[in-house]
Amino acid sequence: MRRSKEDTAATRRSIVGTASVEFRRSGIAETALSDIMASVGLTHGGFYRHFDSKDQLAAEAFASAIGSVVDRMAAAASRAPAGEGFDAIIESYLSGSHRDRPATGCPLGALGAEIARGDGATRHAATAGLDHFVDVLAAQLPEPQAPETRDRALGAVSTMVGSLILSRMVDDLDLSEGILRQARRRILG
Amino acid sequence: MRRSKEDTAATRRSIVGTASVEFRRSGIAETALSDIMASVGLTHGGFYRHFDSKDQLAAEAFASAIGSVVDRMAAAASRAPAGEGFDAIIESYLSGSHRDRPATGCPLGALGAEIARGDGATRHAATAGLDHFVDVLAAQLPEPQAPETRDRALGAVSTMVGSLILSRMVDDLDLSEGILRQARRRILG
DNA sequence: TGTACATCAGTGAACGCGCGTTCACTGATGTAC
DNA sequence: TGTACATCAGTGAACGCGCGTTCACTGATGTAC
Repeated sequence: MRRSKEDTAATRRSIVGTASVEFRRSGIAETALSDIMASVGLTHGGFYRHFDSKDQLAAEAFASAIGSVVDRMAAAASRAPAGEGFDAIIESYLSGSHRDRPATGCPLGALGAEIARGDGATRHAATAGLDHFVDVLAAQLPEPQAPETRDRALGAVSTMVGSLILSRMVDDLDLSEGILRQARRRILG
Repeated sequence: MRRSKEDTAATRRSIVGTASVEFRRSGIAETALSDIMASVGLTHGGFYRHFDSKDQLAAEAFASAIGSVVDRMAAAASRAPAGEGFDAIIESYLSGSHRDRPATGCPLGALGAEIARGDGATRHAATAGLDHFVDVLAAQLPEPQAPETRDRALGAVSTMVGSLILSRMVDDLDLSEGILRQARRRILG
C-alpha cells in the first residue's frame, strides 16, 4: 500500500543508514540487500522503489557513513580546549574503541580497498568524502587554508587509515596497540 | 588420472599463485574458485584435492603474495647504493606503478580490510607477513634491531598502506598523486 | 470540501544465475611383493 | 626388475543455497476536478 511522502523519505533514510552500518561491518559484496531490508523491517522486493541498484545504495551509504564520521570528529574537536581539536580528533580516531567498532567507524578504512574496485559514482562519493575529511582536519590547524596545512592533513589521513586497517587485521593485541600508538606519535609528533 | 608428485606440487603452487593475483585484483569474496581453477587450466572439481576450503586458499595466497612483495622490496634495496635501500623501497611502494597494479602489489593494501573480517588462519598469516615486512624495512635503517627502529618502520608501513589505498580509491588523478607524494615526504622526511 | 481516479510503497513469489562443496568415475602413478 | 593392486589428481555433473533483480498485485495516499 502506498505510503505518505514523509514515510517514504524516512524509509529511504533508514535503508541508507542501515546499509552504511552493515556494509562497514561485513563489506559491500558480503552484505545481501535482503539482510539490509530485513533490518529495516521490510521485505526485499521494496528495495527498487528507492534505488536503481545495489551500487547506487553503496555510493549513498558510503557518503552517509563518512559524513557522520566527519561530523563526529568536528564535534569532538569543538568540545576540546582551544588549540587541542586536532589532537582530540587523532586520539579518538586512533583508539581501541574505533578499531573495535568498524560498523560505526570510518568507511575509508572499512571499505576503501573495495571502493577502489567499485563503480564511478561510489569512487566519486568517496573522493568527496575524503576531501571533506581533510577539510575538517585542516580546520583544526593553524592557517587551515594554506596548501602545506592541507598537505599535512592529507598525510595524517593516510597514516590514520593505514594504521586503523592494520590494527584490525593483526591477531596480536600488543602489536595492534603498538600500531595505533606509533601512528599517534607519528602524527602528533 | 593420477599425476606424479612433482606435477601435483606444481599444480598446488600454481593455484596459490593464481589465487594470490586474482584475490588482489578483485577481492577474495568477489573471486570465484572456478575462475581461479580455469586460469590454472583445470576444472573446478579438482580444487578439493589440494585444499580443504576457500578460506585455506585465502590464507596461503595472502602469505604467498606478501612474501613475494617483501622479497621484491628486499631485492630493490640490495640493488640501491649503500644507505639508500630504505628510500628505494619507499619510492617503489609509493609509486604510480604500484598504485596501478594491485594484482601484483602489496596485499595489505588490497586485502587488509577483508582479512580483518576473515578467519583466524588468514589473520595469522597476515600478521606474520606484516612482521616480515617490518623486519625487511627496519633492516635498511641504522640499528635495525633497536625497538625505535622497528617502531619507525611500523609507522612507515601504516602510512604506506593507507596512502596506497586512498590513492587507488580517489577518482582524481592529481589528488591521487598528491596522496602518494605527501606520504613519501612524511616517511622520507 | 468532496469525490473519483491515478499513483506508487511495499509484498512475496519467481527468475536466472553463480557460488562453494560433494561425488562417482577414470586412468596414470605409486607401492608392496 | 616385473607384476598386481591401491591410491589419488583431475573431470564434469550435481547439490543446496543465496544472490540481485523483476513483477503482478494490494490498498492507502495524492491529485484533479
